[in-house]
Amino acid sequence: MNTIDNNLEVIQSVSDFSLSETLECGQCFRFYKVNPEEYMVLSGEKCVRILQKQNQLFFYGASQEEVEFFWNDYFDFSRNYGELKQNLAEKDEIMGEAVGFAPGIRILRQEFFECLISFILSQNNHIPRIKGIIEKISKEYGTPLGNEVYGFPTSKQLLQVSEDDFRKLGTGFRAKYIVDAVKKVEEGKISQEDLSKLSTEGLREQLVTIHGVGRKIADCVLLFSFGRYEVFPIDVWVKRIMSECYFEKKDVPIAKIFELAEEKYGEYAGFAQQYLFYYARQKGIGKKSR
DNA sequence: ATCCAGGATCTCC
DNA sequence: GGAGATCATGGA
Repeated sequence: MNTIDNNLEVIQSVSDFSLSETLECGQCFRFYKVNPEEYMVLSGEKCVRILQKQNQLFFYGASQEEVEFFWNDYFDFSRNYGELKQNLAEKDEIMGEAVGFAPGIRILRQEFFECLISFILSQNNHIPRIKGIIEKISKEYGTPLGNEVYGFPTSKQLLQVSEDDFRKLGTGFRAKYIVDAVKKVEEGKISQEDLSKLSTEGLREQLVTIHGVGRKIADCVLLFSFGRYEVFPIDVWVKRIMSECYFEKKDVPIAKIFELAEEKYGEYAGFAQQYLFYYARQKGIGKKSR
């Protein structure tokens, strides 16, 4: 139940949630840390400041309606993560450790176009750099939201932006990929509404028609934007931890890992992936020491 | 300074 | 069809 005061503060109680873990676990890129328990969060052209005190969330700068109908959905608050995590943790020891390591992670429901472009930028790139490039693109082409904060540009706002313009913002070789993605979205070849009616396989098939979008990026969009929670994106970190912990060696064929993930985690594979990814990355599992 | 990054594509066989 | 090189950039 929500309450609202004169300062447009919406208060809400939550469980199985950590604002910092959910934001910092690598699934999204548009947030600013005010302090360890307070963040400015952006999604598309929406922005809100959130303070977490234990199981209490304080939203600032968003109406009660926006919190109820947008941010609740964004943070996936209606799902019972207690049950989900217990189910996963019982599968095996590694999964139990990964869930226990960051039990406050929830899978965000991200805005489609922003998610697509963000993960195109993510290829062969570092997370801090990805964030920086996205911020530059937003400042340059996005809608001002006040307080020096900018919305992520719509496909329309990026339609006239050239490959060279994107390169100037540090996108490197990914510039042409973004141009193609923008073009396909604006032409209606890639439409969120049409795609959402497709099966996961059919949807993936459409996403990879974008130049520069392969299986991994498509899977991230499927999981983080379309809510296809059975999808298991495999990046270098997930490959490392799966190879090391489940196969006890380095170079396991990706197909084998997909097979195991589906068999073991099934409809929860996407959640499993995020706990594993964050755990592996923070612990440096599989990374060769220097 | 050198390495590497939430990969995908191109090129060769 | 599978392995290997290549791609831009800058944070670590």
